[in-house]
Amino acid sequence: MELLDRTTATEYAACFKALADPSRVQLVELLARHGEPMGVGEIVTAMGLAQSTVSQHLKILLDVRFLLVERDGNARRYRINANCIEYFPSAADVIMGKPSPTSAMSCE
Amino acid sequence: MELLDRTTATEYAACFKALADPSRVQLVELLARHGEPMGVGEIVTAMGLAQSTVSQHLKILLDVRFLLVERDGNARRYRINANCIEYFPSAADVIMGKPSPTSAMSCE
DNA sequence: TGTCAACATAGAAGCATGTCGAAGCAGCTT
DNA sequence: AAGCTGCTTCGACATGCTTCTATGTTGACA
Repeated sequence: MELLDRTTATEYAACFKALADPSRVQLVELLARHGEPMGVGEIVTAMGLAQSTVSQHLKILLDVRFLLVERDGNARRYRINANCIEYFPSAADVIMGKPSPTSAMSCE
Repeated sequence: MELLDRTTATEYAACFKALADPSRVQLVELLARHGEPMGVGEIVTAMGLAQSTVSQHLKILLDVRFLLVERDGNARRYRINANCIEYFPSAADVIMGKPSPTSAMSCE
């Protein structure tokens, strides 16, 4: 019986790990419910964490493309990457051994 | 702007955390592709990890109900809990702020 | 140019996690 | 009863994660 190759497994794990912390779950849900992009300051006051901590979480979510950012002068606006969130179902499919290998994990 | 309450966020995070490790992703995918339940020994030889390590991962996946186990004499057969895997899409929905609060997270 | 505002990055403390070998605990089997 | 088999649990170690404070960096504005 063969295994899913380690590289692919690590990629998937990285995506799940991004949501494996309560603060990041709250952050993503906040951004989703808020609808429009938010600045870091807004998120900080909403979450009650230190600003550097929020920046750290944003970086993690950005690395797996769950979030997108755009610079507006000195400020930065973070928003949900809808494609990445919708990827979750297909990720579950792949882990379940179902086909749909295309476009899985490639959230742009 | 309010936040998703911490308890709920922690519950979701726990489920994602269960798949936040490459070995566990491989384990779940292996069990899914294999179809029928597997004993720990089989899984150990397939994965090339120490037996205690595999047991540890199985316990974690069992705690979040991604897997189910049945005793057959001295052996134990682990298998996928399809309900839990299919829960993933709805989890993503909740985080995205969509309705469907019912039955989310209650994988039996 | 100098200062402020908005973020990011670095460094550190404390806790959690992944992995292993060793030991413990059931059920069979003889 | 005694031993073997299949699996879990324990203790330990190294690594990684979350969070903080303190420091950098970058753009706007007087």
